[in-house]
Amino acid sequence: MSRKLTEGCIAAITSGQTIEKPVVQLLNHKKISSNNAQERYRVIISDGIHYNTFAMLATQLNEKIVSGELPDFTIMSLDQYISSELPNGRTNAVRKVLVILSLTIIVNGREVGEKIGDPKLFEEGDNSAPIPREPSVPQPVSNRNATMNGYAQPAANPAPRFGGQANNDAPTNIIPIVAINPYQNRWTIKARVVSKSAIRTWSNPRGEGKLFSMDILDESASIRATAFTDVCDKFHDMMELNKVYYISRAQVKPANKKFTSIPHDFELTLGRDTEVITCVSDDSIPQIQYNFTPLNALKDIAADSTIDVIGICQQTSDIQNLVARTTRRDLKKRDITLVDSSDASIVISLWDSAAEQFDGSSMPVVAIKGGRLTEYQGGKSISIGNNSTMQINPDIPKAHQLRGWYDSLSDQHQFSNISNKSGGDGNNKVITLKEASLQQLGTHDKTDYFSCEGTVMYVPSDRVIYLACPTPECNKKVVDNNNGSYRCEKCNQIFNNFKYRLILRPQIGDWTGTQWVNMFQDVAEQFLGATADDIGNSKDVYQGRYDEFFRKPLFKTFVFRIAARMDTYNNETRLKMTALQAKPIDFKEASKKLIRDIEKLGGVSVKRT
DNA sequence: CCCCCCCC
Repeated sequence: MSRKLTEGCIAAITSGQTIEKPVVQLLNHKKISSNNAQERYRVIISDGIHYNTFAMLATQLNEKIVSGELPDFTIMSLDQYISSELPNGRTNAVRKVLVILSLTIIVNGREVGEKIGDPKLFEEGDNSAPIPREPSVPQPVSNRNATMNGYAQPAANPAPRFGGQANNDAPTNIIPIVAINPYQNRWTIKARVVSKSAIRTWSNPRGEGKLFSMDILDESASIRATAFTDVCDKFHDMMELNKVYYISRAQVKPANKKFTSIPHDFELTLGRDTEVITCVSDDSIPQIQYNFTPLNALKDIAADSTIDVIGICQQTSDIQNLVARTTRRDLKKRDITLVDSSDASIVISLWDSAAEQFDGSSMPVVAIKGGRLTEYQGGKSISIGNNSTMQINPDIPKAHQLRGWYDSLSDQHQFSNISNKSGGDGNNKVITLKEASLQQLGTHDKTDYFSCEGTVMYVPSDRVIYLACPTPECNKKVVDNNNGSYRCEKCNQIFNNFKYRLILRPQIGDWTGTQWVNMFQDVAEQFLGATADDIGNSKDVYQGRYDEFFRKPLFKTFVFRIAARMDTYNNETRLKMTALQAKPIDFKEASKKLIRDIEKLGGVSVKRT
């Protein structure tokens, strides 16, 4: 590997020239600590002739220092950087800053092990530097503005790339968001809105008003932008999630890290003078960046974490009205249930306007960024607050993949509900039927899962087969028109055929009580050890063979995995339990457990035999 | 200039 540096590039860049990927050596780095600020690294770089003291790493490169990937003496090319002059407010002096946005390591510093050449401190007005020998195209720039290298310019903007006059139609002087600072005037950023809050009002001793805030990003960094009372409505109407805008003349102020996870030292306040122009050609600006966690992994993640998830909205509750306990504020809440291919389901709580606007009727893909993981009675769920973003059917590969997965799934597919303590997984906690009843499982407008151990008391042998819609994923009972045609209400279609499906409604019992449950095709087949064909399909109700099949499971001990939910049928609402699994278990083991359960109750003496 | 993020 060549250890040759681009001699003279520091002087050239500082004087405003654009040098393509200059090769420099890192001599030193230092963490800049300031209160409330994201950590940043100042670096000393050398081109072999000069070293400078005014280079900074963009925060996204911090990791290279932290991980030890970028030790001192490393030879690297600066693939993207921005050189700015920042007027110092107090002294009127001009301060130079070189922000390194991306770099490529050429030789690791541990291999180099020493300073190359004998570089001297670069000073303002030092013109002794030779013309760089690496190819470069010197470019005239305005002295007061930033120069950039390797930084994507707006495709729709053939206007002057750097400097130039302010012009509404062709925004100029585009700087990367990472370079935003309070000392620089006349900048424009080109940024995508990746999160947008609802309008919120506040009232405190210092006053009252309303505001909304957005997270916006370009390829260099993210930053938060807020609009207050007088311009709140205007910008809230104007700026749409996921669109790209040129933004200039916003106020820059220090970001309070207490309230945002965005790694930028500053944030923007949009005011009366702020100019926002919609950008049509926006391919260079990244989309919302998600870092999805599979739903089943959430049960092992600490409550209060901020997470991104994606799933199919399988269930949507009605809106609940409630009152916040501390603030007495009226709240509207809607719970939706997401499922994903990790075979888990989780409840997501939407609030107020998000709850009102949500339409889950088409079982859409829902992507959530910045959801807050909460824990309640041992289960995990996600709350969508003002700092969260929700996208419905986003046009991203993961969403299309999920859609395909879900649409080819059997409607008997089991998900473990991680929002419910007794959900967890296939080995979820076994409770008694009485406990299930005391916990009112299934009565809260969502599916509750639990397992219990018991025996089968009785299996009614009538209506064990029904005529189902022939559509592969629709198992709805069809209406027999008695003329060779069958109507499916769900598909709203008339067919000339149907398929037979098993449905059993056994009564199960344990030592605390009994319960009727439904068993559909797959579970029923497993349970009986027989198919609909074996039993004898008949369009006219079931005709017999009770002993052969239905006696088999009687009084054997099973572990039942059950979904309980409220169901309305013929205007009657009742608890409906569906057996999702009926697995025979060893009677002796079950008995021992039963004895332990009874002993736990206390006061009951059980004689062991 | 906000900075709460709720409930069972």
